[in-house]
Amino acid sequence: MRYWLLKSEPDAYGIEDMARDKVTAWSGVRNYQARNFMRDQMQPGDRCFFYHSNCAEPGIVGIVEVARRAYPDETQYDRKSHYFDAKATPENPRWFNIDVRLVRKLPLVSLAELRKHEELAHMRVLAKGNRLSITPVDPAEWKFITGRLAGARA
DNA sequence: GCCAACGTTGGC
DNA sequence: GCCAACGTTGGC
Repeated sequence: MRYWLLKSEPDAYGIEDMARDKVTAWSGVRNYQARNFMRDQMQPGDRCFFYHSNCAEPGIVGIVEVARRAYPDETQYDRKSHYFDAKATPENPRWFNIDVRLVRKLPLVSLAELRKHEELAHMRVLAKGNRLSITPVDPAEWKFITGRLAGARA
């Protein structure tokens, strides 16, 4: 079992949407590295931090788990979708998504907080210029954040 | 709104 | 295969 971090813009789909839906398709990912993580590595039961990006208070706001292994992303075939891809066909899908299920919401662990800790210095999501929306998280980093940071404030 | 960093595209 | 141009991401 592995650990990951999933970014989402709260204006598009935030932790409150996740809390309402309980399970959702993590569709619309249009980056090959992120796709490959989903398609080749992410397994049911893997745990992921739910991270709010591109917003006033970027940071970790919850935990979700992989509920279904990767399958072709339906939005790639939908001409009306923002995520439509003319080069994708059902015979030759280009994009894949997993499903995720809410485990729990967390009190915000902000980006600024994450950056304070030497133990997290090598987190992929903190690397300069990082834009990848799905990144692996080391077990030690996961343990540090869930044990020492999450829930540390009221 | 700014802008650095990145990924993709397409001409050559 | 190179690389400039372009569009996007995302913190600030």
